[in-house]
Amino acid sequence: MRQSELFTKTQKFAPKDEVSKNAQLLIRAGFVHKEMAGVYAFLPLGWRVMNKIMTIIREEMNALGAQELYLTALQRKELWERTDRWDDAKVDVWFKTALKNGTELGLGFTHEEAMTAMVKPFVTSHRSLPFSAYQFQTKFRNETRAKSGIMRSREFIMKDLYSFSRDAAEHEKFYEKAQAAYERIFRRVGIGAQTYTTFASGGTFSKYSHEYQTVCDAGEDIIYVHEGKGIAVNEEVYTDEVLADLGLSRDELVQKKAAEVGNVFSLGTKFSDAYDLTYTDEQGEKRAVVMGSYGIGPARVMGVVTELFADERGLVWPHSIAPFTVHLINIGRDDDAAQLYADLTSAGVEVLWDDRDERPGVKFADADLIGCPYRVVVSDKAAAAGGVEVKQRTDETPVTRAPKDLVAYIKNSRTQT
RNA sequence: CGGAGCAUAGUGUCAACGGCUAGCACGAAUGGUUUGGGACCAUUUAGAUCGGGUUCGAAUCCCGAUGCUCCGACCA
Repeated sequence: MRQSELFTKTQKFAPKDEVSKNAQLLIRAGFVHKEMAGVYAFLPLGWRVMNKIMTIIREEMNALGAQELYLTALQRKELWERTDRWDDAKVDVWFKTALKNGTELGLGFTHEEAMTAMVKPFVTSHRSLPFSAYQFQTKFRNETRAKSGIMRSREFIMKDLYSFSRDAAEHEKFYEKAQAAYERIFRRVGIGAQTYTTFASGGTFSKYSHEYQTVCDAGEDIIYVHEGKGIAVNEEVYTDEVLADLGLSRDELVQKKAAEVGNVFSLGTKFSDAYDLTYTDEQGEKRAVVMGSYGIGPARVMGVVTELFADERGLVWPHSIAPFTVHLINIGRDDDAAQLYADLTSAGVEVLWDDRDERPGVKFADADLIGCPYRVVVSDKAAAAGGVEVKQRTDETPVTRAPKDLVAYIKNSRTQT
């Protein structure tokens, strides 16, 4: 895309009422717009990043055999009364609204109820199972205190996956596959090294749930990390009993601040019981479906990536989720740049071309702020050196390459995540 | 939800004694000169969160509302 056509502009100063690093940089670079506290809109650059993250998640969900669908944000009161989660005293994050005729509705903060109720007519015999379904859906949570920029919002997209199995063993198998998928997702978006599978409190039906916690100062959770095993324990279950159960001892664990980017839960038959979600097994016996739920917040992933990798000059995107792979800058030589832009684009490389009539310093500063993995400079100086300059965002010095070698160079030179 | 702080152009501002035309920078616009790390000159643009009150006079003092931020509580 030509930067002259991008309607957003970068800003030199961050709004003074934003303190969190992710909000400051994302707003300055034009990735997000703050609508109100805890409610952020995603602008073209930010939405591209979100889509990259969601695509990776989608690929891994599909690889699990999960089927994508789209439930509703508006939900009936009765749906929630079945599980006793309508009462504001029980759930304090509700946003509620009403129809013109007075019928109360809730704006979904999660979708276990809706999903369970929806699948009921489709689940009849053991032949209906197992299956899993997921969605990217806007969740509404009336947080008493929004904070940390896009890390804790009141309206946010969540990928939520729900699994339906015949029994505990079958569920366990899927659960483990889902865990592996989660680990792949966090590796692919570039935060694998900082993200730990973390034991957290389970529910009625399982000893533990698992959270995916990314070590990060902007996080809200305290976890105890075992570096060697690559796992962690959430503060909420950091007891001698749990440690003994997991075969860990306090002296090999390090306390860290972390942000929860995902979680996986075994639900047992809690929701199937509430909705009488049953099937007939091979013996003709009615049995309750065993469920699991699995969430990831793409925006929180984006926030964590920002917090983790940004430097004093601006954002730093991993290749896999960068809004564009190449930020092309030309100093003069418009025709050469146009040709290179066309060549790269037709070779399948995503290019943001700064074709504006700006001084070099402005273009460099913007490229650093926006944080695409590669910066390519077309100029007299580079031409005299025999080509164009290429520099990765995290490198200090550029190299010169012939334009025709660029695509291969980009494919083979990834030192960044 | 408890506590604290803040609120001046699109953005920033530890700019402004209760008093003269609300200053400066960035941005934006026009023209010109520029072109390897946020250029320069000229001209221009645009502002007191809202509602009350005190006062001859309020951006400035008081009260209330609203919004935002931070700390805490909360956080399938």
